[in-house]
Amino acid sequence: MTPGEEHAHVIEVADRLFYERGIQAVGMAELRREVDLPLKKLYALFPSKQAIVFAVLDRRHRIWTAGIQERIDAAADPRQKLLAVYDYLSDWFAEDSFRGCAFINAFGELGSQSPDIAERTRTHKESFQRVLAELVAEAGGNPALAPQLALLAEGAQTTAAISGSAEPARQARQAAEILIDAQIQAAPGLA
Amino acid sequence: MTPGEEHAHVIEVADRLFYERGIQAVGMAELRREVDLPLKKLYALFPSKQAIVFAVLDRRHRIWTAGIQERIDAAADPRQKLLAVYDYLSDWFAEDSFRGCAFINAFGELGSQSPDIAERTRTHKESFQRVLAELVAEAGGNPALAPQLALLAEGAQTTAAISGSAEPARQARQAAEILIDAQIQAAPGLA
DNA sequence: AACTATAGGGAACGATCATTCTCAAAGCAA
DNA sequence: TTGCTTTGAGAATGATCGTTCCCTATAGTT
Repeated sequence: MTPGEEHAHVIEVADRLFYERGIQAVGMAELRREVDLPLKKLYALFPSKQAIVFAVLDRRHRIWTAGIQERIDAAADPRQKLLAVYDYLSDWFAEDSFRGCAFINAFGELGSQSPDIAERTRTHKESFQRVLAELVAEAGGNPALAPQLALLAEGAQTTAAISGSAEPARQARQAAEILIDAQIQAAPGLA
Repeated sequence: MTPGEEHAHVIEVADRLFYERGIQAVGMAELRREVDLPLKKLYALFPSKQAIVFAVLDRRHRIWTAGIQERIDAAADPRQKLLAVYDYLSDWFAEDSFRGCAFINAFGELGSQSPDIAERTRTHKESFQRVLAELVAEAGGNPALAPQLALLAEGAQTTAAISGSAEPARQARQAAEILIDAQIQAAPGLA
């Protein structure tokens, strides 16, 4: 295993543990055990637990952004692209390991203690808002639509996490259809 | 101060501390200092920190439920009652102390460790869903509307907490108006 | 006034945390 | 083989946590 692979492996394992049980609930000793590296090597790869947390969040952001963009790219027209967001959520919520948005969880757990985590959470959510805003603009919709659609997505994430059901994704999608159709002129060629 | 007043005072102070900084970040020694009671008396009033956490959440639930019901009761017709929910959120978000939904925060911090906290969070959110469902039923609306409106409210809470803005309440309200008008027949006497 | 029960105040306990240190084993150059 | 550097594995450190315990001082009763 090259140092680069070890680095990536630590981040993957830490992500799983932090996401399953919370950041504070996972100690460095346990992480060390799960990655099967000496504590010394762990601290050679990362200067602190906080650095691992940041790396985990950054990776989550990249995976989320890429995954949602993939779904958007696969959709045919602007309306379908917007709705594809909720299909992505639906698949995500159905995963056994789903336990809510890692950023919201981290923010609730440590946001008030760590300005860095709060800022990363803000950045992550703003980036999602920007994606929606661009899609709404491409669709020629009311700019107010984008934050509305974001609220549905955020609400679906917390509600799915708390209820343990994937249903909120479908509810959000239905609501999104209504909001879209009310605030976007019919797509060209579909009237 | 009677024992009952002490009891209530501890819960109020603990609520403020837990909400501001997170549950795990507040130690019993600090709580003791803030309530100005000997540790011994604290443990005479509550058997454990966990018991204080539960009491805090239960009080939050009662206050939230009463506050939102008050707004609903003050509204004229079913449509206005549904929208009153978002006005309540707007006022809440504008408070300096606002830091998101205490249940969502507690769930993110300890939900995976403590089934009791997870269950209280579920119960709290289900009760909100029931309130909306009844209002939608009274308004003769599509039953699917209630969970949609709940998603907007939940999304607004997390988005307001993360962004530090009260704007999400207004965005949620506007979206709610569209969803309501699309899924409820016009109120009698207003056509 | 003397004895008893209670309550205050905080030290002590045992556990756990992130981080650092020790030290022996192993790899490697000569 | 000998000496040197790097590594593995986990014990030590110092801090903090929730909870319990001890001791003193006070209040109440006769």
